Amino acid sequence: MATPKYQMIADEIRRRIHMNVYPAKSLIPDQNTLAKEFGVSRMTIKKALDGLAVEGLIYKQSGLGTYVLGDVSVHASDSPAEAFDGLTKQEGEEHVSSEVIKFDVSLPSELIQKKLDVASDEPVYVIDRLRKIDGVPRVLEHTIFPLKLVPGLTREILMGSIYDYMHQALNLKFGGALRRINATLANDFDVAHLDATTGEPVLEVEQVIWLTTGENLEYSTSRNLASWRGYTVLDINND
Amino acid sequence: MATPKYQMIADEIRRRIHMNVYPAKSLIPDQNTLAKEFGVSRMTIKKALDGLAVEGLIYKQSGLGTYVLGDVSVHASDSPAEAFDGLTKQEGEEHVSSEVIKFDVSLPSELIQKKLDVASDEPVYVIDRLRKIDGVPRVLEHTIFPLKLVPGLTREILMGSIYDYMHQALNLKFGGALRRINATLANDFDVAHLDATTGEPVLEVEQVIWLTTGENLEYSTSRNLASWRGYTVLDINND
DNA sequence: CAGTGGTCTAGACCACCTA
DNA sequence: AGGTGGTCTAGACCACTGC
Repeated sequence: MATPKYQMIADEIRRRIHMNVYPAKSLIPDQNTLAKEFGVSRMTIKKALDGLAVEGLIYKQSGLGTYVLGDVSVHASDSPAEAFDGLTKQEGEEHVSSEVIKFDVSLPSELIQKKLDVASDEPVYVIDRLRKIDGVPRVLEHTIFPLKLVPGLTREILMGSIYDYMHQALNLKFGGALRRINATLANDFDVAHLDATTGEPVLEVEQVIWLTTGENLEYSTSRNLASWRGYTVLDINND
Repeated sequence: MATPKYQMIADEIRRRIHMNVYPAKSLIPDQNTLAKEFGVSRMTIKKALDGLAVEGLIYKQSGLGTYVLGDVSVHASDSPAEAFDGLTKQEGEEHVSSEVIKFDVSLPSELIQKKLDVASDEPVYVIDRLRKIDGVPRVLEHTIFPLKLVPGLTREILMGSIYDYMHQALNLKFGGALRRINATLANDFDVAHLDATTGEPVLEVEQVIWLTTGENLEYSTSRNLASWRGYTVLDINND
């Protein structure tokens, strides 16, 4: 069984919604009918529909049926940023380049000890990178990793995608992230590297990323010129 | 059956994690053992664990077992904002008051027609409110609803919680929201009402909220003094 | 190899909605 | 009352992991 049945069924129903076989704001066939059509038990149909409901594509109501809500793109032309692919994946590898401003190993400050939950004698990488899109400076990233979680980091890797290195070479899996978004003003560092103007608004994203093991992998702050970049969040209500 | 078994089991396991009966970074008993303990089938245990995995509390790996990741609070002291409860729920009713700056009915601009997917002859409410926490101006909200979705709106309701009115009096259910967060500078309107200083950073949240029926209910922008408020996002990786 | 979680079934009962 | 989705079972087979 390459891909699970419920996944294939979900894909097919998603396709039908996009193709308007199941038009928006209409009811799709009930679970028993779908179970017969796909030659599968009702539980499997339900699991497929559950996934589509989490995506916000349909809404199920007991006693009534299953509505098509339509695509998220119905609600906005803008699609949300991918959560765990860095800039490189979002913009395409060929567009992104990185300038390494700082690449140090040090002992963690108290703030970092708290954010990453590491001991005071546990060395960490401290990295400042300027990320450019098509050669234009766009994002200033200040990143801290525990050294033991990211062994063998080099300047060469930093010039490309750190996330590719973590996923492919180190086989690390991201468990989740907690992000805080703030509005700030451009500081001297932004002016020097981002081509910002003093007093210009800057969107700052502060985040902690942890692994599926529960260990904290990264604490970082990234600064984006507001005129270029916002932060988009899609929120589906599940009650 | 008041609450489903899987829900009660999930609550119990969550309690055990908080109580350190299942300590962080350890394995919890396997699904068959739990099924026997709770006198329930394994599918039910799995559904309970699935829920906890979505919350980011545990991580399951086929062939290995189920790890405790610990609480999200392990990763940050700050908890994310509640998605669909307005300010009133977040801060507590007794702390929030609202000043209605504008309360109009008009025909939608082209932007609004597009954002709310309403016809040009479909009247909408246009509302500006200044929200105060403990009497201090904190948030400027500019909100637009289609009139037909929110009948009977009055100034009195606007002074309290619109969301309570929608949920309780109108029985509307939120399907989801798409939000975009931007960094901007305080404008004259902010200076006049928010006690902002010109040139101060302002966090702007622009959002579309839709109902479980797929209809768009609200388009709004809210402006927060950055010094007071950020926006927090929790992101659990599900692959 | 034994043990884990992932998937799937066929059928059952329930709560909810519309009529 | 009849139909909907929600829950639950007892058992089966699979893929993956570690020993």
